Amino acid sequence: MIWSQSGKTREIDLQVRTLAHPGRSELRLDAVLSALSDPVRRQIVSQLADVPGEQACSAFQLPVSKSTSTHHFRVLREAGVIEQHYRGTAILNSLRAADLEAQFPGLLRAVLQAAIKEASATATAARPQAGQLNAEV
Amino acid sequence: MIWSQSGKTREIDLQVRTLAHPGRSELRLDAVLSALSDPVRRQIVSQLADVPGEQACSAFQLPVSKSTSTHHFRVLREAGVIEQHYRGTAILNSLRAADLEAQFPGLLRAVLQAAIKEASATATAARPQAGQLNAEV
DNA sequence: ATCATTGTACGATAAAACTCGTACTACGAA
DNA sequence: TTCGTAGTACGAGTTTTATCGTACAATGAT
Repeated sequence: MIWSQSGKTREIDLQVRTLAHPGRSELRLDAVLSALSDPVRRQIVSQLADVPGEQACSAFQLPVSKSTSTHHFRVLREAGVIEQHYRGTAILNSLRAADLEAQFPGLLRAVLQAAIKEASATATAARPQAGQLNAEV
Repeated sequence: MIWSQSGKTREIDLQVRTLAHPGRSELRLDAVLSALSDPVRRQIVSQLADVPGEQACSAFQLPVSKSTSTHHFRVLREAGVIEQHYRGTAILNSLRAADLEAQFPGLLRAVLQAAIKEASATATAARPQAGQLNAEV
């Protein structure tokens, strides 16, 4: 199918850009654990668990460059930890909590809780109290 | 202290060889997850969970060389996942299930169950039924 | 049309991880 | 004392990973 626009013909590169995701049954423990062993990626996952709703990549204050962020989001997506889809120029991210729970029961919750614990242990006496695990697992 | 033996004096290199372990409160999520993301190491951990009692390194049929095995056991020990101590020329290994449970509740169990699930999914129709998680967590 | 915003693609680099073989140490047994 | 067993130390090779900067593409707003 060809779309004519202002005198020039264009292929349907107008179609929505899609991103590949592994199916629920294709999740690999190897990939998931590797994905979760990086602190930057755990920060992403923790924020996705804490804040309800989808969040754009730009909503994350990561301690790395933009291209490195892209890399980490891709690793999470290809491992099946997060779901990504375009909305305009932005990409909305969400946790695949249900899929993870189906394949690896208790894993995500355990990691999230452990991350909270370490975070509060590291930032000792910074704030009174915080982080109660808000994930909809 | 000097020990005299058959005419020659020797320093107390006779003292039991010790291996360094992180304390319970020193366990790092980063290190634990990294340790558990390698399939060879998960095989070790799974066997330690399945078989009761301590097991020597030589009791494991790993798909790597002897020196590589040493490497993997050390990674697990330094991450605090296993405890190792000498007994004669052998090293006895055991899971630090209680310490892991104290620091990262539910994590070890979730990983072990996930490993069992993947193993049975991979070796489909090999044996009728097996692997019910025998860890004393 | 032009422009700003979001994020990717593509190298490049540096560090970490997994692997091995060989030589070695420590211990127990013969 | 000699020997075999269990595991380590060390150096090296290969692969993966994390990181960055720059150039680019896609979209929505002006």
